[in-house]
This record gives sequence, C-alpha cells and structure tokens, in this order.
Amino acid sequence: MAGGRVVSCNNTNSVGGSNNLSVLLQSQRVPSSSEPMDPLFIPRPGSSPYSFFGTRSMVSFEDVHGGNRSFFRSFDEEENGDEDLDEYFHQPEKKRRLTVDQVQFLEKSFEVENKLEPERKTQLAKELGLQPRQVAIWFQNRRARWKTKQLEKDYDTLQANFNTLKADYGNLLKEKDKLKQEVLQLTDKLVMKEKNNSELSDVNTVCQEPPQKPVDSDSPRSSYPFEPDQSDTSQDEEDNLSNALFQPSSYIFPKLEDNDYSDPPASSCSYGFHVEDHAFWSSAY
DNA sequence: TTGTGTTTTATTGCCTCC
DNA sequence: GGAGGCAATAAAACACAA
Repeated sequence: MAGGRVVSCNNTNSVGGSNNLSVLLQSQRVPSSSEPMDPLFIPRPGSSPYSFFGTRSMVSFEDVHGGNRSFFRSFDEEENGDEDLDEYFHQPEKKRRLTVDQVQFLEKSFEVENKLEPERKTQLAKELGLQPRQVAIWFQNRRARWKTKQLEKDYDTLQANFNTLKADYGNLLKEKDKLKQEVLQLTDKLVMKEKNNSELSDVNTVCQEPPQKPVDSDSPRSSYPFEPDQSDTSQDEEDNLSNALFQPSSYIFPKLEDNDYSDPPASSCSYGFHVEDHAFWSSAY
C-alpha cells in the first residue's frame, strides 16, 4: 500500500501545473474526515447533509453558475479572481476526486446494495451533487474492487485448505507405509510358521484322514487374520503389494469353489500355501 | 524536486437481457 | 436496438523515497 492516500486539508500538492485556484480547490475538495469542513464548503439550504457542491467534474456548468454561486462568491472575495476563474473554467475537464464524505456516503450505500437501480442512482446523484453517470461509474469501479478483494480472499482460503489437505495426505502416506511394513513382517512370520508345520507333518505322514471340505463357519478364509475386507479392496488401488498379498485366488487361500478338493488331499494343512505349492500335493501323492 | 508505484476516476468495447 | 454490466485500459491524483 505504498500508494495509499491520506488526504488532508494540508495537502498542497499541485499536480499537473495547478494554479492557485486548483490548489485551493484541492485542499477544499478533500477535507480530512477528522477536521471540520472548510467554511467554503457550504451546504445548500434545504439540502441533505450529504449534498455537496462537488468538484468541477462533479458539478455541471449549470450548477456552477446557478446553485453553487456561494462557493465562488467566497473565492471571488478572497482572490479577486475573475481572470483566474475564466482561466480555470476554460481548462480542459480534468478528473476530480470525490470528497471523503461523498465516498463514505457511497460506501454506505454500496454496503446496503451493490447494484444501482436507476431511481437510486438519480437519488444518490442528487444527494451528493454528482452526475448520475458519476455515481454509476463509482459503483461500477467499486464492484470491480470488491470482486478483486473477494478473489484474493477466496485464493487465501483455497491456499489454506490446500495446505491442510497436503499435510493430511503426507501423514496418511506415512501411516500407510508403516502399516504396509507391519503387514509384510507379519505375513512373513506366518508363512514361515506354516511352512515349518507342513514340512513336519509331511515327514510324519501319509495323511491319515480323508480330505474334508472346510465348513463355512470354520473356513480359513473367514478366520484368516490378514484377510482384507472384501468391500474395501477398491479403495487402495495404488497399493499393489497389498493387493497381491491379499489376492485370495492366487495366494494363501485359494477359493474353495475353484479347487477340486477330491483330488489332491487338501488337508487342513494345505491352507495358507500359495497356489504354486500345489505341486507339493501332487508329489506327495 | 523528481521518479515511481498505487489508487481512483473515467472511457471504450463487448456482451447480455429485455 | 437501447440500457446496463463487466473487463481492460488510460490518465489524473496522490504518496513516498531518494
């Protein structure tokens, strides 16, 4: 905000080759809101507190030669300036800033409703001593500024949300890796244990009991501690390792309906082996 | 005083709605 | 087709540092 403006009565900047009158007008035009209005700023009798004489661009020439005579009477008395006056009014039209009070009034009006119906426009223009077009332009520009501010706010909000999500995502990734490692370790342990058991039973036997189809309630599939929730398998498609680990048809627990239990003796000790290990059963028979 | 950056006022051209 | 809105832009007004 280096260009931020603090307008005050003491501002004697004469930009653009201002003559005495324009300097006077400038100091007049933008009174500090904390200071009393300059005595030259004379309200019209019967007008609202926000009726202004305005600046050159604010008042029409008719206003100047009509209702606003009091302002120029003051000037004439002080400056003896008929020639200056002529010179001033023959200058090409320049931009004039609205007074602090005009802007405040417009701001309040904008807060109430940021769109301007024709009636309101003329009413405001009348109240402020501006051209209706000026009021319309002010609202137009004000809406543009509001939109810019709003965009900045929205951007900040989105940025904050993004950062939060990013942090959450990072934490979830870490947690996922941790759980993955845990699953690997436990799976390895289990596989090793099952292998040891089956090797022992293999040495001892010839299977003494005919193979039995597991009953539903005792199904190893339903009792296997690391079997994933079937409804959940699509949620982590990135996790190929986990998918491979938990693929019931290819690893550890072949689907019951996919296997012929009458053929190789799928004894209870067969569950928990990879399908490739079916060779083991063939050789055992 | 001057140069530079910011803000405000105003214009222009295009678009939409009635 | 005219009115009004919006985006882009020009230009004046202003603040401030050097």
